[in-house]
Amino acid sequence: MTAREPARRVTARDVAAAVGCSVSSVSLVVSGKAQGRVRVETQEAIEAAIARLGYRLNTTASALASGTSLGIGFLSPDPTNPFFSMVLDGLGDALADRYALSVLVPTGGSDYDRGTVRRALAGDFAGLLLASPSERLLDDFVPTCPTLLLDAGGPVNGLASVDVDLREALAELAAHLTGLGHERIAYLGFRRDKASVQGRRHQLDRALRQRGAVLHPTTVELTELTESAAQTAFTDTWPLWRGAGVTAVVCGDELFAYGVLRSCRVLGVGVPGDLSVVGFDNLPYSSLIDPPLTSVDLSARLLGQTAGRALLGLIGDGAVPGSSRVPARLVVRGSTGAPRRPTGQPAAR
Amino acid sequence: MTAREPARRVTARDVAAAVGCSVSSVSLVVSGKAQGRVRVETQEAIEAAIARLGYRLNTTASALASGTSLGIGFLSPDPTNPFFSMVLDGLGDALADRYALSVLVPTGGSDYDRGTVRRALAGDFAGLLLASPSERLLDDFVPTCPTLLLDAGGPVNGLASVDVDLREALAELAAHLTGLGHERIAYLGFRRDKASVQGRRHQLDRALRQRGAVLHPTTVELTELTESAAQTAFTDTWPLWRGAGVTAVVCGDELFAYGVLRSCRVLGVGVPGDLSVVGFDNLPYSSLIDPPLTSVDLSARLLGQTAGRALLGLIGDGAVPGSSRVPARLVVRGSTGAPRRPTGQPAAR
DNA sequence: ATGAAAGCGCTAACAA
DNA sequence: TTGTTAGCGCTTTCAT
Repeated sequence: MTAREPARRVTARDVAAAVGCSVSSVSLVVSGKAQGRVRVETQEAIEAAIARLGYRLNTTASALASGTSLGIGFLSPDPTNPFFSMVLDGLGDALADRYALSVLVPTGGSDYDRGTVRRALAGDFAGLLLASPSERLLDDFVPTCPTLLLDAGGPVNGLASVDVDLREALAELAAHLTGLGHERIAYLGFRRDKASVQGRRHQLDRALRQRGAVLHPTTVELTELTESAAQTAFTDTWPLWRGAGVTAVVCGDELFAYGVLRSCRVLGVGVPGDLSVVGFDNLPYSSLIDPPLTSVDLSARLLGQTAGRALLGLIGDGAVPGSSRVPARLVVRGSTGAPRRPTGQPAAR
Repeated sequence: MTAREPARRVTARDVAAAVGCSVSSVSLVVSGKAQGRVRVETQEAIEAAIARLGYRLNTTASALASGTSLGIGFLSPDPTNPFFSMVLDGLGDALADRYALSVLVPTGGSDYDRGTVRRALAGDFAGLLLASPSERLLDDFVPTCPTLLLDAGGPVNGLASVDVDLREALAELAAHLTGLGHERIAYLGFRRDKASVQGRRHQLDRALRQRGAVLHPTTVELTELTESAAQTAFTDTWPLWRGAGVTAVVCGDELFAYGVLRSCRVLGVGVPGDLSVVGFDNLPYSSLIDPPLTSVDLSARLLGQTAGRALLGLIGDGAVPGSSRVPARLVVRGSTGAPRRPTGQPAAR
């Protein structure tokens, strides 16, 4: 009567013993490097034994011996935010079959900080992706593995980055709004020491100026990325903006736009008759709310895919892919239209 | 002139050499087991050297030597779906400080299959979480590490599970609808060989029967989890349902409810006057759409937290926590109300 | 074509 | 309290 051991996992040595070959041969077969180095018959015998014994490569040991890791770390301010979910999805598309995607969830708080990054650095990843990092975080960041920035507003500290190219979309937006007869436009954004976030307002401002419109100097900057914060802020600020002849408001985040729309409903402000509203992200829900939201689509999934490929390059040959840009595009929906009381020329329609 | 080597990573041996102690002591200090086994002065010297040299534990080697893994695998049909994002977030809450959360992205396709699971099993995880698995998948699933099911409709194959308890919420829903005067209610759901999904309709049916209402026999079952599929299906089926006196429709997924609402808008069906609409999930956007959606909140985040703790237990002491249930709760909003033409007693209000 | 052997960096007995 | 030692399972020379 043999004592049943607690199901020891099958190792390459077991396979080798069963076949009557060495572990080296097993290793070669498993890693697909057997071509011309292991006799075909031996290969077949090994493969048969693997199937029969139920052998699975111990990835930990493999990683240690070969000095290569198998994980990619993904850091984002909020895994719950659809934008980052979609980036993650695209990322998985590009590299999930070769690497394990580790999502680092920020420990308490609305954004990830040095502590979270430290945890990530302890993870021995093959590569690291920092999504929408704050500038302050990057200041003293020292990479310990190929690291790529996403939506950081451009390369920082010599780290490659993948970003959204807003130029065309914002030019389109400016043309769209001014074409409808809007001349005074307000901005309600996110207060963050992030170049990517600040860039939105600046680039919009420039695009508008080129078309003779102007961004109202009173820009609301929220510190909390929620719909209700935006609703409150808009309710407070709207009298000022209305008094200044503002007929359109652009929101630096889609959630803010939702809040503004709700506030409009409560205040009885007609959208788009009294006010046109524009968001940033084009979440899947923006076509469902009422009125459907005009939005700048940040191409989150494509962004993730692009980042995945770039990271693959970084890890593979260490070739720094510089920084790539994925174009955003404007999606026009019912929340924008001609202002009811155009200040300049009368609106068509 | 010394040749600059390519920045070899600092190892425990380097630290030991710098301090003049053995690697064992370093290991003990790093793993926090030095209490009473290493002299305090030595500990301090080691810590100083670690900081000075920038030593970081090689988690791969550590895992190999100690035989413990550091990763938790998370499998979900669609990482983009807010429900699973929120589950993941809760999961991270419970165990991100001790484990690395690996998200396995399904390779092409709307749900994860054996191939994805195989990849997961190759990952040498300390634990595995399968969210909303299909039954067919579980049929021949052989766990290789502590595995927990989430939203599987109960334990399967001896695997522990964490589930949503719908009973109370559905009883409330039945009371809510019948109380408003609804007697004929339709169901539009997701076709999946998943107990958790099928259970929704069955339990609702039972709850309604207890209150004298009835689920219309024509149940629409979609195979695609999108808003537009629901819109099309509802547009096709509404004449039939209306003819049968249906005054409320319950949707097995929130996205479906969005599609139904849109269809109603197009068809000119008044919500909730002509038709009350109910969803499942209570996504954050459901309070923003028009009219705001009444929904059964599945407590996704709490579900994730509960699962995280259960998995911790499974990994830790191997104690199978059986299966736990997290109660859902009904959130009533504007999309439900008294039917305009009550078939039975006249509705109040 | 094949296998013996030397690590990868760490942990955990065990000896001192 | 400390150091020595033997692995963990695999990869990778390097002989044969």
